[in-house]
Amino acid sequence: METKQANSIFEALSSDVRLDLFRLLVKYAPDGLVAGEIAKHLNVTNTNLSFHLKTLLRAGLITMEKEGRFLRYRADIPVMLDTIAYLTAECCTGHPEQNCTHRAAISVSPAVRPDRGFSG
Amino acid sequence: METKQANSIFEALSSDVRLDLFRLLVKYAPDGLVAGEIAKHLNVTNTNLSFHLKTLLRAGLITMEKEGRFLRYRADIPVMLDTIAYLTAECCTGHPEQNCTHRAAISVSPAVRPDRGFSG
DNA sequence: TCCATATTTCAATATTTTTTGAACTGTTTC
DNA sequence: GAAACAGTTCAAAAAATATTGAAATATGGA
Repeated sequence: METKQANSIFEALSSDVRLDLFRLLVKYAPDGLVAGEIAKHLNVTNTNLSFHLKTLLRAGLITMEKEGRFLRYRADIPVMLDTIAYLTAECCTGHPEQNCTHRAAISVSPAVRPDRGFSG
Repeated sequence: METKQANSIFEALSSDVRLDLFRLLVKYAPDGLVAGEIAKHLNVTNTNLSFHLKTLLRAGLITMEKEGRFLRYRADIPVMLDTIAYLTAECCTGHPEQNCTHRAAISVSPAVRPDRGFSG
């Protein structure tokens, strides 16, 4: 994952509304929710929800699909996993002579995302 | 991990300077770096570095230790792991009848943090 | 004690992000 | 095709965050 993308993802998760929103979509993965359902869960106006959805969408953390007159949103779990990998990838590599006791703590399983390269 | 803390952590990671800064400290874990060393790695003024260090410190993502006239900063790896667990904990639980193909992808190993409770 | 070093705090400014209400687009139903 | 519905876009105001330079604190060494 590129620095720029990781940055925009953490920026996207930096608002309380959007963190709640993203976690809601993670919870309702893999089917996701339509905008109206999301609005019922979170206490925000439609306009504001739309703004935050767009922010998450631009960051690439969620996807959108048209469904009649509804719009369905889903968390992009592989992107989330890549972001976690980005954060943890270089753990303790600053001192190559020491070995890192954290390295094994996070494993991003290749089985889930066979089509992507892993940095961990 | 509480919602409020997770929120402040993602807010802390939402600036490009702070994301670079935190990843630098993850890289130089577990020894960390003193402020002056950090300044050499990142291209920011002392004042600004201080501001961003304080933000990460308040969020609990890094720790600070006095060392003579230096201040040593370290990434708090367990807090980072808790945050990752917070983000991923409820994955796919919205549909209990379906089983979650992502659940196994992230494992936060208890061996690394025997003194804390795990939400994952 | 005086000076240099390491780093922080303060106050002002600049920039970015969030929120709001009103108006708009597209879809379904009658 | 008109009405109702789902959701978005727009523009303005409000709020939060980042950056800067100058001044302050605190340590270590001559």
